[in-house]
Amino acid sequence: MAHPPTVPARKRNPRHTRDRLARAALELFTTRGYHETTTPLIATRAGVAEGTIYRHFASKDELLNEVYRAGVRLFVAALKESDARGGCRGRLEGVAKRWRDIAAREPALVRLVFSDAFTARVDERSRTTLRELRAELEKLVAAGKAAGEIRHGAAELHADLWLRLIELVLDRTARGTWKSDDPAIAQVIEAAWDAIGAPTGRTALSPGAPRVENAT
Amino acid sequence: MAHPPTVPARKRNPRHTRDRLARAALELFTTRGYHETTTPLIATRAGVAEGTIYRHFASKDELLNEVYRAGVRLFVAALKESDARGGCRGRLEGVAKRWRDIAAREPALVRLVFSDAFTARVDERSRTTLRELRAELEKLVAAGKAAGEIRHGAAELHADLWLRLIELVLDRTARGTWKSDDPAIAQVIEAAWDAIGAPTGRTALSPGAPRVENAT
Amino acid sequence: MAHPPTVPARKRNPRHTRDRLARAALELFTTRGYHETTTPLIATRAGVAEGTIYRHFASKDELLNEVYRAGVRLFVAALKESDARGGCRGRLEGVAKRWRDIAAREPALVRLVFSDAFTARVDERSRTTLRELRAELEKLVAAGKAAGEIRHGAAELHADLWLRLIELVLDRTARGTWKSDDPAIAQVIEAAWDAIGAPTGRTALSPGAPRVENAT
Amino acid sequence: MAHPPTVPARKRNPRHTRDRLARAALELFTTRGYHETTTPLIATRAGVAEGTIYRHFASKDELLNEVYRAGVRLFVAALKESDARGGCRGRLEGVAKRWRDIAAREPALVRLVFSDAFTARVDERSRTTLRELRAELEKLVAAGKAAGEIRHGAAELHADLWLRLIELVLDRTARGTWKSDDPAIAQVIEAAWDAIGAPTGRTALSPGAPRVENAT
DNA sequence: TATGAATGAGTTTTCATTCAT
DNA sequence: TATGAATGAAAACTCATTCAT
Repeated sequence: MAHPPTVPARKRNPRHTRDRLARAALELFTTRGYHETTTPLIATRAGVAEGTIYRHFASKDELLNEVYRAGVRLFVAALKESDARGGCRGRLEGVAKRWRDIAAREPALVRLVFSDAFTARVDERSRTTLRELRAELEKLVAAGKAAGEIRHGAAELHADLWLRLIELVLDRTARGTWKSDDPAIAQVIEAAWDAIGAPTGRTALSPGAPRVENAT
Repeated sequence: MAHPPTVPARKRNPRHTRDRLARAALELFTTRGYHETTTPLIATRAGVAEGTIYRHFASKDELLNEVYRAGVRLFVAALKESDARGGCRGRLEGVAKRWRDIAAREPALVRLVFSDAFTARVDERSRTTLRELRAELEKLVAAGKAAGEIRHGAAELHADLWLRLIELVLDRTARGTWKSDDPAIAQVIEAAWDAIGAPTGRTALSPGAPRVENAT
Repeated sequence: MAHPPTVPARKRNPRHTRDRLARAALELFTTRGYHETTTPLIATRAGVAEGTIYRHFASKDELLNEVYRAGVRLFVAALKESDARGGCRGRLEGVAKRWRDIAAREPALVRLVFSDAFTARVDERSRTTLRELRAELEKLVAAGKAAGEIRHGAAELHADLWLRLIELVLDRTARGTWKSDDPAIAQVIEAAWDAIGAPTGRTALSPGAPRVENAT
Repeated sequence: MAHPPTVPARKRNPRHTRDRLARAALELFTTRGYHETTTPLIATRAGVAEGTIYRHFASKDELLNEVYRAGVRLFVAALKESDARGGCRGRLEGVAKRWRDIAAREPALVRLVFSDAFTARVDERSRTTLRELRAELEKLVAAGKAAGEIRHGAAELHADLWLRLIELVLDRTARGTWKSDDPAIAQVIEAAWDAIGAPTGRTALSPGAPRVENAT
């Protein structure tokens, strides 16, 4: 699935080779697992010789980490792009949708970045990069909390809860189970907010009103 | 030509040895991962010779699967014990607490049963056992939905959402981050309910009506 | 965690290495037996590392089979070369001599191809190749039978009988007990014919006459 | 095939246990090969525990050798029983028939005693026992030669030739391909004689006459 | 005498990594 | 920069043998 376009042959752009290797590795790691992905397999899928891997990556492990960090950075970037205007809820929703778009475009990335299997395998530097993702999200949630939009409790915890539910959206999108406009997506995004949002409108007797506009 | 053992037999223990092996394997698999857990390592931890593993388990893979299924069964049992009386919310809360107790007692089981890394590695039979867990949970949620306690949307989705958040409790408990009486636990359990409970049901006695308009 | 080779690559040789492995294996299999021939032993004899075996043969078993089939093919080729002119007796004698030459050149091949130990171990494909040898020989005998040179009875049986006696020639030649010109060879070849040739044909038209004096 | 009669249980006659082990081993060695026959397998087939093997035989290797020698002795006995009266031809024929009877009764013995695989595996003592078989046969042939019945050439060679052909009878009988009265048996016995007998009767113009009655 | 759990050396096989070309 | 044959440590697994019971 998703083999990069086959290039005629010979005298390849070196950058190109590196990319082909990274893509092949990403695809294989996330479908077969790290150990089940052998270096001969990566090389074959990338259309290069086994030894060529080591011209571009110090080791198989380093290859995983580079692909991993690149993946995390993509999600972080989407997170940072989040429009500073708008309430916490709106911003989170925006993030969720951007992420969902990434998941639709690069399903393998979701399996790589949001899988405990890889998070556990990855080196300290990669873990730091991942922590950045978490930190950025917590910042967003903390701001919402300061604004009274988030319920009481640690911002980190709320970030965790929200993330766990949004991961469901990413997973189903990556798997192709849910298309971009599947109503379940909005449902989960709403549920994620319900799990962390301040109970204002909900405790009152007029439950849904302010949120109707939010729907979709 | 042959290879007589340098050191002969040693102990005596029928079920004991098997248990030691299972425990050692569980611990190692969940802390180091499947491939990083070598058979010599398991044997050493269990205090037996490497070959002894194979008197009790057909293969390393089978060892994983047996430990895995035993773990799943424990969670399923706790789920089935759930008091049939009481509303869906109460029953889910009961399940969450029983699971948290298991997590406190056997932290490794959480890492084994609720980790995609192992769920992906495990054989068909084990997967069937896991499906039972999911089915049981969905049954509970579906009943709640029929009673109007759960918001609209597929029961499976709600089961998923709830489970994802409760997994956070299990994870933190297994890690020892949260003790049994940590207030965060109740907070997450509440958040999990907020993510799937019918909105009105929480404020009033009349459950779902006003939220119909919310749909999509 | 991984296991980088302590000592790196070494030589350069495409077909050469494969041949060395095949020869070493042939020699060892036929002198020590299949199980007594370990892969480290084969590698050492071939002057390569153990892992190198698996770059050229899928498994130890496959190595045996490839060597085996190559051996059988050599004997089949000699059989097919058999001059179509001349009576059955002459042709059989020609085959026996060609085979004896092979046995002199490659003694190990005799032990490999004409040994029930290997015939039993070998895979279906190899067995088919061996059946070709038998079929070819039977064809030759059947032709002789049609020409009235072979005594009554199934051609397959006669082929079997002849082969069993010729195997003695091959075995003694392979062992070095009999040199190429040892009179025993002609004696066995004659005996083999006597065991299957039509009784009258020998008294008639000269062929047998000079041999009368040979008696005792 | 041919499992010895199942004995109820408990407190077995020790001699009996030893026999059961020997029989199980014989059967397994000859059908699966030495290495493919594991000690647990032998024990299971004999209906005893693994350790029990070592109460009766020093090692697996010793077990093989004891079974082997017992087998050889059986054939030697049949050879020695050979009626001293009668010509060499008659005596050889008698031996062949006695052996054929053994082959019919104990097919596994043929595969054990007349297989190069086992002959190569067996220890020096067993080889000596086998040499006795050969020596006895050579004695018989040498006597025939002295009487002018056997053609010129070394008696050992003639013994070898005759044996090789008779092995075919034993093999086919052991396999069940030929029943005791199969005409092929007489045919092979005749062929075996033709391969070594002095060419007297055959050079004459009256080839088959006296031998017709021999046929069966 | 019989048992069978335990042993560990030894087996085949894998695979990330190197380096001469 | 690219190649791919070669490497060898380490993996999972086997099995003849021992000995406490």
